Amino acid sequence: MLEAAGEEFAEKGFDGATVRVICDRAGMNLAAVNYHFGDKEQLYEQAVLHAHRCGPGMPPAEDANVSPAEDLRHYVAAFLSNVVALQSPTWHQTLMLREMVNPTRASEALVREAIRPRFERLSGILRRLCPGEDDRRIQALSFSVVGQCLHYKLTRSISERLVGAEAFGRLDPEYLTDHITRFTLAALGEAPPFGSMTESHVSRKGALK
Amino acid sequence: MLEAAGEEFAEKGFDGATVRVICDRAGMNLAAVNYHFGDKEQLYEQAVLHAHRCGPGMPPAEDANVSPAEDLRHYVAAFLSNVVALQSPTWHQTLMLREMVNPTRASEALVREAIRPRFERLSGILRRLCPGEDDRRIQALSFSVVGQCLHYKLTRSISERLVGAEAFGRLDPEYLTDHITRFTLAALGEAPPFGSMTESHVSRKGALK
DNA sequence: GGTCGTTTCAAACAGACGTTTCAATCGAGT
DNA sequence: ACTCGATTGAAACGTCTGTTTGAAACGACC
Repeated sequence: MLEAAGEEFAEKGFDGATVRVICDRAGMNLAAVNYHFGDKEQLYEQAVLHAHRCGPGMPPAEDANVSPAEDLRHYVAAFLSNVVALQSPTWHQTLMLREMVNPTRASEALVREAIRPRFERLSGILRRLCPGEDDRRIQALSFSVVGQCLHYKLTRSISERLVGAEAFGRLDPEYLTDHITRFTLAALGEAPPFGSMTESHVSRKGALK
Repeated sequence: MLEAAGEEFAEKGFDGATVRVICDRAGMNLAAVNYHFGDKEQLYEQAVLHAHRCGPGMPPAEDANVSPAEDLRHYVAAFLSNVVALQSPTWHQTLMLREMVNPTRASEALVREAIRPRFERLSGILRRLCPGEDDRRIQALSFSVVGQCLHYKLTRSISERLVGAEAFGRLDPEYLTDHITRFTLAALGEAPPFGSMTESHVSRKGALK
């Protein structure tokens, strides 16, 4: 039942999905949804929570002896494949992404149990990479990483039209993992920057402004 | 008429908005929409195009003698205030953002006339900053910049809940402009990286992997 | 002033939707 | 075997939607 509802809500959204089609998919009667869940909105909430429970969990933490840089690379790779899932997203991932852009009452539990743990692990990695920075900076850095990853999913249709389907297809998960990781590490001074063959380039140019 | 439709579509979305309240807002009769535009979908398309025409245009190109780094800073500042518009978005900006996430037939014109020009200006700036990189890298770099900016808008509700309203409010446009510009320039080797007080830090650490 | 194409108006239509109703069915407890 | 609460079933209800209708009002032109 929740499976059928989740798939339908993920495909069509809350407004687009109808309780009739959901019940047909589940082989249930129309009245079952109101009997078991009350109304359509509560069914949606339960479907979102079900998507979180049955969806891909967070990969276990790395050993403490791997470098923060490697840690970040693994985080980005896992985020791109488990949350963004550009290639073949499951309905769990699609539905949770929908809830991120258009939050409902289910978003509170989703933030608490799925989003915040991921976010704090990322913040922890960045804190290890930038020991001196304050909380505001760590938050902004975390959003910079997550924003880069989510962008390919949230604006996929437009981005694909923007650069062409072939060029967009060449931005495959492996390349993006490399790119986002290196982009971030370079911004943090842990990898050689783009656009320069030598690191002396860094000190030759002045700081911004 | 298009004004009323645009405001309503921006607030409620295509499905949420009804032709009745649009006509009420515009002081028009219900049949006017079908007489002038054919149906609701074509009205929406015209409203999106109207939003693009009357919305904030792209600021003029910088002089050729300002540095690419300054150019990037102006681009990010303009993008955050004209496209993202975290503080007080007009319905034009909201409607075009909706069209980015949920594209309709109007998206083709929107990409051609509004999005691609902005994107190519950004690509041009990044190309000047990274003379050696190929097209794929420039595209990924452009998406990294745009993704950082749009993230605060597209996942605003969730991000606000994630870090708390006060902390989210501290990420004001000035701070974000600074952060995203510096983050990007540091990744490109044009600004000192985060997490290190001295530039020698860069060469002390090894490259990734 | 009359005429004709254009625009406005109130009303209604047809369909889809979430929800409700109430009788039928089931299943465990005694 | 009976009973009673829980569940399922088909049908209908009420509402809201986009769309259509046909008459009325308007405005320029001869």
